[in-house]
Amino acid sequence: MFTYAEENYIKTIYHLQSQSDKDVSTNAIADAMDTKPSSVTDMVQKLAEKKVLSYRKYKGATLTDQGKKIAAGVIRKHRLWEVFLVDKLNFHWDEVHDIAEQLEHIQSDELIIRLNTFLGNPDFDPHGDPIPDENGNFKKTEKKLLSKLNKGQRGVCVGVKESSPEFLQFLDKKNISIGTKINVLGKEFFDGSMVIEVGRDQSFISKKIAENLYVQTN
Amino acid sequence: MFTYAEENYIKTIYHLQSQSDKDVSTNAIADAMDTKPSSVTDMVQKLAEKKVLSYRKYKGATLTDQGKKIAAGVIRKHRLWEVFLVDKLNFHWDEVHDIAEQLEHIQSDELIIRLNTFLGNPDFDPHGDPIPDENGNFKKTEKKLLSKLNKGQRGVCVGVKESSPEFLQFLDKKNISIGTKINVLGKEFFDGSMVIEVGRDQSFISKKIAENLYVQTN
DNA sequence: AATAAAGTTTAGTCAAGACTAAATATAAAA
DNA sequence: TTTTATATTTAGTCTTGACTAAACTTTATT
Repeated sequence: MFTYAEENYIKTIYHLQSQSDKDVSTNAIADAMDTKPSSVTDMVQKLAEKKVLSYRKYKGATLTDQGKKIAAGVIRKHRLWEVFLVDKLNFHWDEVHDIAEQLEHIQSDELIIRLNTFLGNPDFDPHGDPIPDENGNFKKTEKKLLSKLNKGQRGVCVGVKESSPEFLQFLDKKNISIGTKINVLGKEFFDGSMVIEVGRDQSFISKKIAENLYVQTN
Repeated sequence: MFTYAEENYIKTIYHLQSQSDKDVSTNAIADAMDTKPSSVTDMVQKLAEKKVLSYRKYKGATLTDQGKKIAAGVIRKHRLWEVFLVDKLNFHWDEVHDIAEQLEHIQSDELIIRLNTFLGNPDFDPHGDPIPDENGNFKKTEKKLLSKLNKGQRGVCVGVKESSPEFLQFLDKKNISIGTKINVLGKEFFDGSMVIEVGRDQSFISKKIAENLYVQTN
């Protein structure tokens, strides 16, 4: 078993490494966890001994397969609890993170099995992030154009088709960037324009915009 | 705020002091928490500084009003989570204690408010123990031990004094659970054993069993 | 290539919460 | 009431996970 602190490190490293693919640096971890680099070094060395990650001095860390599995388990718990909080307790999706951060460390396999069933085997959390399965596998999803989505569908912005400064500046103004979650509130059949939810804001976007934005559903 | 460990001490002391009314001894706490007396002394002194309890060397500890309120809060959380586990996740009443032991430390007032509503404002946990309200007040109930009943008296099972899995499983075997109607068909003066009617069945139960089962008569 | 800057690690501390062993206080027994 | 047993506390140690300050590596700059 792993401690609360260890689980948090593993989870953070997982997220960081899935963002860039390179070895995760000490400073990046320290930043993400709001702690000091020296503390990170200590913990990373300990986790390396436990075979959770591989680590070379000054070079950074990468999770082993075992480490990834542990991370996926914690993320699974986190996201299932978020679904519970939103679907069952009627929390708003921006209120659940801190509570799920605590709940994700509750130790009981049976609890998670039953919670999952109770929630109806959800595939995504309230933010649209995928919930890994019991074996730690994330459902692979391919990106598609935002314009392909219909009313009610959600997606995460994963790229742009056109990358002109004008377009990117437009996206900035709308607070859309890589990783931004988009919820299609409405779609006009006639001209392909959409009303989307980005964070707390709603935006009207034209078909042309929607045809230049890649999103990942599922 | 109080740490996980502090909350556990406070809760344990609360339970011990509600059992005997006298100052709670260091050894009693150590026993109940499966720890060493010296560790208890340390913690009790720390909690005394925090005004959670009053403590005199070699004399024992008693919770202050503030301490009792904290204890009630933890107990409230514990019991609400037990209701959740049994009512919503279909756990059996002898499986929920360890999980609730973890969940009771989750920090979020709003969570508990919503959980309570979600569960329909329950007054009792799956073992029949009362759930204190938001202000830490326990609802008083006139339950008595089954062993106090005499031949011919009837009662409804409302709780258990001991809630070990072994005892709960024994009760299951006898088809006794919260809400079960019990009719005392006979009582042996000599050893306190009883013959009771449960549904259509008759059971013979020893004094020890009868002394760990709460019933409500009326 | 030499030096400065940034990033990382090491060494030494600290607090929480546990422990052991020894000292001390209270309770029970002679 | 003295002695013995039991309960409790103190002193000192350990582990976890954090920290600071100093040393050391790597990367960037001139």
